[in-house]
Amino acid sequence: MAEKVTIATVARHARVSRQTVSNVLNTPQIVREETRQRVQEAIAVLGYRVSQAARQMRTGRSRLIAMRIEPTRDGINGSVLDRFLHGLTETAEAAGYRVLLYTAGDTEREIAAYDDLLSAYDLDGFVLTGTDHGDARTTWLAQREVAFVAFGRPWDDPTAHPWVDVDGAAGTARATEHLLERGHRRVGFLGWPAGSGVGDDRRSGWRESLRAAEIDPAGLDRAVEDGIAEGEWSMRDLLNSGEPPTAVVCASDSLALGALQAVRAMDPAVAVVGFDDTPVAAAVGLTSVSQPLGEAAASCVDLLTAVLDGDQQSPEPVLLQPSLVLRHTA
Amino acid sequence: MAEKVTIATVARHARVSRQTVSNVLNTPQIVREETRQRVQEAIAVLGYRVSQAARQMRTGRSRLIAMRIEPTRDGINGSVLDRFLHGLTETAEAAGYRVLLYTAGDTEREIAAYDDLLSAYDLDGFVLTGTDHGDARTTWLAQREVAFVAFGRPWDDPTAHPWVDVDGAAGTARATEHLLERGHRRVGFLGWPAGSGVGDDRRSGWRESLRAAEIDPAGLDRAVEDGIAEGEWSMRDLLNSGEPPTAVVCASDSLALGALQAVRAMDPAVAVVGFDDTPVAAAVGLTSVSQPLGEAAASCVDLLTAVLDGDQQSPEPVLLQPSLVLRHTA
DNA sequence: TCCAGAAACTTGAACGATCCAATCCTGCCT
DNA sequence: AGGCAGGATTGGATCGTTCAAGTTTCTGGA
Repeated sequence: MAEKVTIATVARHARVSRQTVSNVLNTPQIVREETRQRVQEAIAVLGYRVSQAARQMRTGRSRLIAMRIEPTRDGINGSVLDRFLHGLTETAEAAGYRVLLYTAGDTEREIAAYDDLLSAYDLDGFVLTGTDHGDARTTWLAQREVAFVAFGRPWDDPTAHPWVDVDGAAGTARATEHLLERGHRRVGFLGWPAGSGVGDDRRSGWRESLRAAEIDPAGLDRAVEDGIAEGEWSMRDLLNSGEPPTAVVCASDSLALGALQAVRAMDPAVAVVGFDDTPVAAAVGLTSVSQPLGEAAASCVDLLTAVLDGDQQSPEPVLLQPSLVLRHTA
Repeated sequence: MAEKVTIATVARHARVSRQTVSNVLNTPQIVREETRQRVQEAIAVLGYRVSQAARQMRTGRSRLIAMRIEPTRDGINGSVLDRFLHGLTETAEAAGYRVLLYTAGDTEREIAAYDDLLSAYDLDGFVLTGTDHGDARTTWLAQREVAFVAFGRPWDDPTAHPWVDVDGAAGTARATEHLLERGHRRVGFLGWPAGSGVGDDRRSGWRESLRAAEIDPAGLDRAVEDGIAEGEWSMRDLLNSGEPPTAVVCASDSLALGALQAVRAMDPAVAVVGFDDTPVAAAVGLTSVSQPLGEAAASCVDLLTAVLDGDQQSPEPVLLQPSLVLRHTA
């Protein structure tokens, strides 16, 4: 077994000092071309890799970013974050960063996890997902001047921190307009109770589209917790109401799936559109609003590296447009 | 902002030396109880966390394990590894390890990634997924004496390295027996082409169960690549054959989903069982074989920590039993 | 030819924890 | 009372890198 290759080994091999090797790696422009090449060659020949631990100790930076992974819940909505994670890992790798995972039961423990990750692993930055009104996490991180990007808007103040998000209102608007174009007039909406940023945003897209078409949205929507069962019974309720809708836009694929079951049992002509374009939607032929998750992840890496490289303290937020994937149900 | 808390800060605060603090952390049994408490208190008061970078530099261990994350493919089968990853992160955290992600296009690049992760981040161990015959990765890792566990058997030699797996044959056997008990005789099988360890294993469970019931499996199975479309046309083919099956066991939920479409179009009475119990199966009411993924992940962490702590070079492999989740389709 | 000034390169110190070897206690025995 | 064994504690060296400051080499102009 060959002994460990350090910067000193490379230096000896290329007949220069440690610092010159370090310069070749970090500030190549100040090294003479000829020397640079000799060092690069030695690095290649010896198979040298910079020790992150040693570098980290001196610079305090680890080239590691962290993302929280949620306990396996639903399985339907969970897939959204999983797909985002895949994209994040790939893009981060291309930018020279690795992704470290952590779990946390609640916000308090999540903050404890930050503390741990920062002091033990010298984490460079965090990618938060699913921000909400008055998010304690962002406040904590901002106070300590820790770099982070949120996938999800700061609903209270758009300039609070760097963020990337998908325009949910535009998504439901697109879905609603599509249904209006198909001749539907009474387009319903199945969403979550008021108070969540994401939920309110998605509902507003539907509401405004109806208003623009001079249709009164009153009585056409329901607010329930997320879930297939909830989707089913609230859709049944909607279909049993005085003026039942002929189509419905849902805030999630779970709700849409439930709605679909109600529709199949009561009135198969009613159109259904879901949100998130999960694998389940693809499998059952559900028309759904698709978020550009890969792009969102890439933008997150972009913003985070911008902050980390000190280019800018608060880079421009990114708001991406979703698209409507047409299948059988609408 | 308070200055950084190091082991020296703690030592000063507890009026002991750095070494004593280190002993409290690493070999508490050699420190007098009273002293130990004083040090622990100082650690708590100051909010001290050991710097992994510094520790790693001296000891060469990082308390980091890595798992590969695949590019987003199917969405149906991808969810299996995602669920496994969730479990892995949680259990690893409980054992004091963190999970680092990496991607790799092919086996060659995966090995390059090992090299990089090992020398740059001093990774402690790897969790491999989806092993196959003559896996180049396991050979490479074993040669360099890198700790690793595979989620998936080494199909050539069961003692080649530590592994955790789910008994696929037992899963398909259970599904087949269930169908036989329900009165089915001609139970078909939709699987992958011969040559993959997992695929052959799952097929064998079905075949042996039929043989045990003195039914000739000949002509009752098909071998196709994984996918919904493939499942559909091969099921159609099976239903059009001389003696069509009255029930079918599939090697994956994708195949089962395709089969279900064929069945609905041609003969709704035919029962279908999938494999993996993905969210899609749950959503469409597909009976499916469920792998205990959380348990599998926990076992992986157990085996890996056993190797890392030097307890044993090659701990006993773990073979877990899947269960059948009954829904509408069978 | 000589020297200023820039460019290129080298040397010493530091990051924070752990390991090693040496020293200090404490209690106990002679 | 003195000596000694044993465990608890201490200081110094070390891991591999980067920063800060120092030294050499090169370049060009008077």
